Amino acid sequence: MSSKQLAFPQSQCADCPIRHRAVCARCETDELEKLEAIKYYRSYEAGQTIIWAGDKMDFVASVVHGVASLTQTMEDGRRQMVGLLLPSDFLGRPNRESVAYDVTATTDLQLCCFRRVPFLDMMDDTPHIAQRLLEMTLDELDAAREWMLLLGRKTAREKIASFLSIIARRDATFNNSGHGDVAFDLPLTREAMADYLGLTLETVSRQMSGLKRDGVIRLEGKRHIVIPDFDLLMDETGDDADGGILS
Amino acid sequence: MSSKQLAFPQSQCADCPIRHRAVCARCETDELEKLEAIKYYRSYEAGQTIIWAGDKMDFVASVVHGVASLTQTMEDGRRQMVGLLLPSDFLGRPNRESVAYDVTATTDLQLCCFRRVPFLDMMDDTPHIAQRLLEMTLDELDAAREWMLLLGRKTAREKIASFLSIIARRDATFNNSGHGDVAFDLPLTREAMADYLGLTLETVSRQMSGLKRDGVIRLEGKRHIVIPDFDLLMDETGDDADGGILS
DNA sequence: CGACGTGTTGATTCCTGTCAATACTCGTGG
DNA sequence: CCACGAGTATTGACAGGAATCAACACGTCG
Repeated sequence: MSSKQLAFPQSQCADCPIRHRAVCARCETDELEKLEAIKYYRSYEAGQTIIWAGDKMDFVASVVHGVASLTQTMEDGRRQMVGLLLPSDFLGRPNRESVAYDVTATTDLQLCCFRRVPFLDMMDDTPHIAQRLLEMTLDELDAAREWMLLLGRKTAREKIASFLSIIARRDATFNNSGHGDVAFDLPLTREAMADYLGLTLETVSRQMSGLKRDGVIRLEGKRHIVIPDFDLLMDETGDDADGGILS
Repeated sequence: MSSKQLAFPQSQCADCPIRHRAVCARCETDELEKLEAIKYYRSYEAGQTIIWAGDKMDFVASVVHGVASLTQTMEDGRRQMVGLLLPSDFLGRPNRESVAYDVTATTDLQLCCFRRVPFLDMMDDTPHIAQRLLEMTLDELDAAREWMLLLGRKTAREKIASFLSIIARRDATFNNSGHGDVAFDLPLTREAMADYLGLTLETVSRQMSGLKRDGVIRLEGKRHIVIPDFDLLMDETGDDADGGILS
């Protein structure tokens, strides 16, 4: 583990890439100034653990760059990812001292942090923050429920296709080309994908090969995915049509 | 489907069985009066569908008596329960017009309802409601994440044991005997349990028989469960010890 | 009584997990 | 420069757990 320097820019809120999607999205300029005054940045390398389950967590944060994951581990080592935090997602529970899951930096990661107690105080004063946090939490709950359907009822192939479509969609909201091939880099190893999907990494690998063989995806290198026809991928997810933002 | 009369009592908020656990838990007496003014009760028989996925939902509600479930259905009929609402749980998204899941009365059910828009207005005026709703939503998110571990990584036997311990625990918070055998009625059919656990009803039945054969549970009739030794059941859940409120 | 809903149990299939071998990439160090 | 090892990924052989298909038991209600 080389200790390279992580060089993420540290922007002012007004220039922040997640300004309009994160927990601060609804804040007016005066509210934003108050947040600006108490925020601070932290960076982590891919693979680093941010906090262990049960540890005290004295801050909350927004993901600015990169991907973080929440995982639960059973005694015998079985692991299940229970949260995948992409840029603008919120990390932490304002009124809980400790966390219930391991939090890991899946890629190089930059967080915009707030000490927990000052943030809690701000929530009382600035309803826009609490409102936005409620909205985001409800969205996460909806996402968790989609995820439960995936884990409980979908086949391995459907799980992979669903996962790819989720990543493609979330990616598209930031990097919106609009038409033509959809292409993106996987932010997860095969093992992390397995943890996300409730599979083994061998099954993930096999199903990826299967989708490639059938022309649903193209693999350029191990991580770069090209989707020649998004509808074709959607057909493999098991979801009913037109559930998509894309397409 | 007989149209028997459901005779749930309609209490004043002060006497309400869920007064201190529901979304109104933090309300002061004056805030409670405002809620009291706009609340109304609805009752449903076991099996009735309350709303279909995609339908417009013009109210939000607290479960007062009984059990409701949220389920997602795939085109080919595969179903996954994604929410199990017990007394005091909250139903609906204040700032969403429609619901994403089928909502069904699993047992005879009484809801304490509020029309959505007036409730939304009240949330702005009474921070205690919004605060409590955020807290409850975060708790639900935690529960959903436990559930994801169950769906993704547990064996059929562990799923059943986990489910029984969850029901026993939630039941105990209302009907707290404190010691001796833990006993309760299952609020779900075998099929609904299967939908909850991501199994088939046959597997549910087999595993129930297995736990009975091994003395972990006793079955009195089809629905009444007696747990002679709660620790024995916990050993079967796959969770690490001391995660429990009971024990 | 017969129909229906609910639940149990058996026989068989098959999808995914397990165990194992191999390939590829990237640093490190001789 | 190449050998070596660690980390990541692919593929094969095989086993096992849960799904599927099917028969049957029990209680309730018309």
